[in-house]
Amino acid sequence: MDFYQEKKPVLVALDCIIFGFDKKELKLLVIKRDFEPSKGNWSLVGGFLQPDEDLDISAKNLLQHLTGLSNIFMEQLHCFGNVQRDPGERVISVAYYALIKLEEHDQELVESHNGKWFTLDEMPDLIFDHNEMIMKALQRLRQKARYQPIGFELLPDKFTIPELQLLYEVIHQTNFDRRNFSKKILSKGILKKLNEKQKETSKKGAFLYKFDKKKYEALVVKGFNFEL
Amino acid sequence: MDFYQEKKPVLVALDCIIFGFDKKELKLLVIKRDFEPSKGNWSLVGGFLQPDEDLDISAKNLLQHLTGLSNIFMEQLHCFGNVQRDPGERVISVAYYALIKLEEHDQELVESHNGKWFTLDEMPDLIFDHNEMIMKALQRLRQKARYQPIGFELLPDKFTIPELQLLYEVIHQTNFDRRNFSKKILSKGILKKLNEKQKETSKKGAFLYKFDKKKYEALVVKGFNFEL
DNA sequence: TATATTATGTGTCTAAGATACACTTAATTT
DNA sequence: AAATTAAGTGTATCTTAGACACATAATATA
Repeated sequence: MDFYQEKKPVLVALDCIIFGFDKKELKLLVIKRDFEPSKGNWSLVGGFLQPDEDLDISAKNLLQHLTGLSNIFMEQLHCFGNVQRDPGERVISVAYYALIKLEEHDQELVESHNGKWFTLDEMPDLIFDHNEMIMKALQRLRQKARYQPIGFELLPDKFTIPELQLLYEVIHQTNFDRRNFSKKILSKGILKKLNEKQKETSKKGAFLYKFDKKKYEALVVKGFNFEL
Repeated sequence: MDFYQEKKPVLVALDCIIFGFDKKELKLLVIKRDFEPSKGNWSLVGGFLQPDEDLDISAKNLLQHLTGLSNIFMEQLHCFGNVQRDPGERVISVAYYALIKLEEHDQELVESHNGKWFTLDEMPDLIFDHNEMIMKALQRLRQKARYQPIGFELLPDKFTIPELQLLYEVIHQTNFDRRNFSKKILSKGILKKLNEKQKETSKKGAFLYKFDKKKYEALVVKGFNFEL
């Protein structure tokens, strides 16, 4: 059964770019690396592919291990494979990015792993090609947010239209007209209006909405394309 | 220097989905596999990552080896990593897709490697998860063609508007109105009209154009977005 | 108690772009 | 000389994006 006898295996790492939104800014989770090489430096959450684990499963496990979350939006980003990317030895890394709802994750667990959330501005230098990974993930997030309703993955289950708008403004680094934004997003017919109001941010309070995933998926089948 | 001593390396394969356009249909290049397992079955062009080669370089070399082409559009598609995807042993595969100009590639070289071009309809069953890879590459091509001028990678340097339209119709499996299509594509200002006519397909003949890459890139810098 | 303040919610007008559609032109075939 | 075929171009209409203004709910302030 040794079909590929003469081929040389290499180490396969997994790295994960984890996005969160704290109602004001986009944040990324990084950790202080606790093993050599580059021990003590900031790094993406990472690990190694186990020979008996599917790649995607391995990535999910990695994330669950750090945040306590399962069932989150997670997608493969890119496989980084330059020869010298890891000074330790030849390691290629398959990077994933995840969008999580900040209020649902296990803060203590994160802290116990020396994890910390940074905004892009505050982000320290990371090891190896991890800065590059973040840049690529950001591009992907921006691109993807334009034609798929992934913004909701970063918000609580219940959110207001102004909150949603702010998120998209932060992602795309721009400003939208309030009236046009709500008109557009509501016209898609993929939001369920609730009878509750969120009163934390304004005197008047804003109505809460939920993303109607089933309705969205039904529309997609009919050829609907989300586009912001 | 043995930092990752306890980690287990795995084999990393490379597979390439190669698209071509023969003035009528979209085609894909596959080969008859000449080694076990699954020897004699149809497969994507593939190989193994060499420990001393960058991943991207390795993929380019693979393609050049088979088609004789360098300097072609090639992008990483996805890393496929299910445990049982290769019955031989644990092998993860980084898939790339390439868009090539059919008339420029080395036909004899391809044939000497048992390569053959198939349309999607005629495509035989491929080994392992290669069918899945093709499906994913197709999705990517369709998605990408919508907002980036990659169609030109599949056409000769000189092409006519009707040819370009047909290509996009084939990619998107739809029909466009001739007048609206040419109006739209010409309005982008990224095509150079030549003083020659292509007379093979019609009595009247159609003017030849070239994709003006420099102009396109200059426009991109100014915030221009190609969108079909 | 009345008024000011602040963010939310909604309606309209305009301009630009997408789409539908018809005639002319160049060159070959009959 | 007439018919055929694909190419090239113009216009009218409809939809959508974008700019913009006023009304509303609830608290804060005078």
